[in-house]
Amino acid sequence: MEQPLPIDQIVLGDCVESLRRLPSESVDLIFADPPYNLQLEGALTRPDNSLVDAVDDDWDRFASFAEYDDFTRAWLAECRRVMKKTATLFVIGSYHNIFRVGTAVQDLGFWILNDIVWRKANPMPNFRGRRFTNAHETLIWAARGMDARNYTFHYEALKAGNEDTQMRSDWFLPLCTGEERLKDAAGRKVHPTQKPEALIARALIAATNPGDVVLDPFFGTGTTGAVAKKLGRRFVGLERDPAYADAARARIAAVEPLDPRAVSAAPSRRTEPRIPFLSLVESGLIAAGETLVDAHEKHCATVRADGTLVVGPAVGSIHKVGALVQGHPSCNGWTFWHVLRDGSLVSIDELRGDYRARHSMAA
Amino acid sequence: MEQPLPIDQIVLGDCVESLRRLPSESVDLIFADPPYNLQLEGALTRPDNSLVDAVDDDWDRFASFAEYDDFTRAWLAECRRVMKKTATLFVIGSYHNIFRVGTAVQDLGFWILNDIVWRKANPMPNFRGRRFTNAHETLIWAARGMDARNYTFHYEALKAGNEDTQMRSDWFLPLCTGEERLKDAAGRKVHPTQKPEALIARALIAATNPGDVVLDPFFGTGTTGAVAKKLGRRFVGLERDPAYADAARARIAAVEPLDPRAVSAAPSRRTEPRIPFLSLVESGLIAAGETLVDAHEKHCATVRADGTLVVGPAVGSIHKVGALVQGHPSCNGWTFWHVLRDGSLVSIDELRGDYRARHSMAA
DNA sequence: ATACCCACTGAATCACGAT
DNA sequence: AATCGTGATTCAGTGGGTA
Repeated sequence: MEQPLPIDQIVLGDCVESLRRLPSESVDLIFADPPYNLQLEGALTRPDNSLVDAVDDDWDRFASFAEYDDFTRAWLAECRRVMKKTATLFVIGSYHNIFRVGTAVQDLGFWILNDIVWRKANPMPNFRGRRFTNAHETLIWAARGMDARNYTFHYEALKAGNEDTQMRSDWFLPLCTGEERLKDAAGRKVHPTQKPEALIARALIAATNPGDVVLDPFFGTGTTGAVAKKLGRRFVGLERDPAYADAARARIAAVEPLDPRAVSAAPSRRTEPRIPFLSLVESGLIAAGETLVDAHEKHCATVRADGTLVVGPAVGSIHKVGALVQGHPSCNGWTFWHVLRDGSLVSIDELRGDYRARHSMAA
Repeated sequence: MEQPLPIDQIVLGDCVESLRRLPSESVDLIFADPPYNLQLEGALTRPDNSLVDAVDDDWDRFASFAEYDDFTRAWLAECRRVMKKTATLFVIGSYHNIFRVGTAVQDLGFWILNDIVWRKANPMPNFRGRRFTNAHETLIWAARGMDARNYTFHYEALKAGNEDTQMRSDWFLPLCTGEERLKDAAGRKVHPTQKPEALIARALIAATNPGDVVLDPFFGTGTTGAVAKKLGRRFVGLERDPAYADAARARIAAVEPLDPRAVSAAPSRRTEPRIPFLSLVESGLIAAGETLVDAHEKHCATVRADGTLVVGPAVGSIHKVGALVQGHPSCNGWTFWHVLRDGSLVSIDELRGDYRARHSMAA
């Protein structure tokens, strides 16, 4: 029944059935752009203008929503099974369906990390002037469960690309138009809801590493596959419509991957190898017996030969002693403590950098 | 059982019970700010070790999603009964609860007109660097039913106050801080989740006429009442906590109604939008993998897909890497770095100008 | 008066690997 | 599975005090 992952391929057929054939805990990210349920829209716009019994009306509506909810729960449950413990899920939708999707996400045990707003630079105006311009769509970003805490998230890379401030939950991006929009020979758009590559690229950059497998259960014309290939990720696409799948295949074949140096995971403090403070003492970058001070020279401590610090009667790690002298529950000793070098204060974190550079340790 | 509307009064007691005593089809707008069911576990500290003052009030604790859903359906059903046929409903929430609220809104037969995003000018950062900054909340705006087409909406006024362009579904507003935030004698905030008046004002300007009755079933410290009075509308407030109700009463008493001629759409606040370098890469103005150089072509760096630069082993923002290659403590990457265009060097600041011009973004 | 510095704050589902 | 030690992590804004 279960088959190996069809890497960089498009699987034709019903999305839920195809998902059932994928192995458990095998993909690193899911990007899903599910249908808005046209059947539901049909049911709700049924010509019944006379003000009939409201209860009947409600029941009819609820029955239609129930069908959409069943479908949503089916594909989301299979997605969750297929996700690695470190994987996350993106789902995009609008107010027509996103509330039902979000409820299902929570009910199935996913743990929502953020909802993200795609603010459209060039939305379709509201022609009749009866509503606000519908200028955004919503993405839900969720981990597999409440206890799935070590998901991939390139916080530092996103921050560095965003004026050195945290990436927010509202993303301003243009619609998919112009060159990027797939057109058929007659100039008609191939898919009605093609998403911009930039949107999916930001999701992939945030939550995957190069080589990771990205599953898109509603592949359409393959935007997720095209972005994955460009960014050095792999993909698995599920699609029901052979015409969309053909268009996607041709599109992805034409994609040129970026240079690996442009897409590799940037080093972060979290991913760099740990250096024991003792190593700095052993290497002579810091001398046993030397005095450490904080940046304001309010507190000081003495370095012992075993890599611990001493203040009065207290002995402990750079972190423990840093916390102690400040009266805090915790402290990052690397950034708190400094030494005097050439008349000015240098943080021991900088010396740790020197040590790393000197030994150029493989991570 | 049913009583006349308690106009411009605060009704003490359980929200659902109080709603049951209000007459059917009697109010013109409902603004609801229900508990979010945050599900917070441990304490959270900032990087400086200070404690985040979290919402840990009893009123926000629910045993399960099912219990929260029951509560949500109960108050929403009564709200729908109380609404005039021309009335609309605003509900505000975050990703913790808004999907469940939206599902209930749809199941009860409301007709969603828009979801609206309140983009916070000054949100609380993500202190652990494990998620995107949670920088927005969501409002659902709904009519009583799909057939309720003649609801109040001041399209023209909003457009006139918005640089003569349609008001979008994303609203950029600061948090409620400073003078506006209610404090007790000891200087502590009276209510943990007081909303900015500007947010509710925009909703009331959009969807009510002067003299209309605005019902707020979770009145708290009465922001809705204060805004209604200021804008020449009337209010009905339901509140469980007598201390909140007292604060609200005093607050509203101090409000001076605006001159009737001034009760129109408020102009929106505008600021120069900050452009992330990533946006230039995403938009294609600069290509991932492209080389940046300084004006004297002494230094160069490669652009990565995530909007960072790479030089040798170093990866960072345009500013950080610019500083690094020059050996300076800081650098304005926008003016330092250039790209080759048509045989001559163009600063990326110029490209940023092109981007701004192209998108003329609403802040 | 003005400028600068520091402390404080906001609806928050906020670490992770070794043992 | 649970515990423990290391050590990673913040933005826009208000307001008070000091130079």
